[in-house]
Amino acid sequence: MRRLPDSELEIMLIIWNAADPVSRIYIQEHLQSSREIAPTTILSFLSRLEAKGFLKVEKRGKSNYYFPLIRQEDYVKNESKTMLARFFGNSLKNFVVQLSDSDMVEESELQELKKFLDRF
Amino acid sequence: MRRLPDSELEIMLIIWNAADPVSRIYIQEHLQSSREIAPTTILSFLSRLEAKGFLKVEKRGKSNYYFPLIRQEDYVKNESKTMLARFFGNSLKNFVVQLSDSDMVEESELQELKKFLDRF
DNA sequence: TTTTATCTTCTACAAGTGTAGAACATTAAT
DNA sequence: ATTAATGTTCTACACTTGTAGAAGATAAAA
Repeated sequence: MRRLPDSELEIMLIIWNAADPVSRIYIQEHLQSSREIAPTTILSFLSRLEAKGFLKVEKRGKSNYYFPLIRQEDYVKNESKTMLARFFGNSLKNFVVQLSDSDMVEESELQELKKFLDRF
Repeated sequence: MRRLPDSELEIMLIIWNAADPVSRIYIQEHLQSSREIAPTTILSFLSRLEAKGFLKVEKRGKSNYYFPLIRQEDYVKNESKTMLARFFGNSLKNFVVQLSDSDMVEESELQELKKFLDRF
């Protein structure tokens, strides 16, 4: 699966988080409020996502509605795998070790994780 | 910190894994053996990495030697943080849940992680 | 039905990325 | 000292990404 550039990924995340197909307007309203982006820019990203097979578009009246062809889970799974392989020798433990060594996670996070792991 | 494109990252990983400054030849020999890349291509990547402040170069005789200005730890930390934020609501637990839900990790991996967490 | 508002598609362009040949420099061999 | 070998720097080019104006389509208003 192809890795998306940041801008396109940001769009996909908005679409994934929405339950139903969304319009360009909806996406615009849900962008990091800090970003002020031209409508046509967003439409460009959406076209590219369609071309890459990440979205399907359907016209309703004047507007387009977009819905995902690739599931967030699958995309994320892929990214996670790549990252674990690249940086952590495919070891989940190494990842967590790194995070705790560099104080990136709160103690409480680790506790929470520990509790979750009790089921194994 | 700037995110590197795949090719440049591949180079950085080789440099990080080496104890000492390395030559272009060394890098070439350590690329995924599947890839056949022209020497000048690698040198281009190296120049770009230097321009981005990731490397310093030093000439010894005919050859260049490259060494990192950014530590792998710091780069990885940054990437990890971005990923946890983007996909997992900054929750380490969510990350692990996802991995186990989608059968991306062996039971043994989880056990190993569990054991590590005992110290907390 | 003509006009206006609004939405999309086309086109464009600068900067970044993947890739490598041409030209240049320097060491090593003759 | 020349030549050959080898390493680097320059230049180049196609494709991708970030960004948006111009032009076109369509619904809504007058």
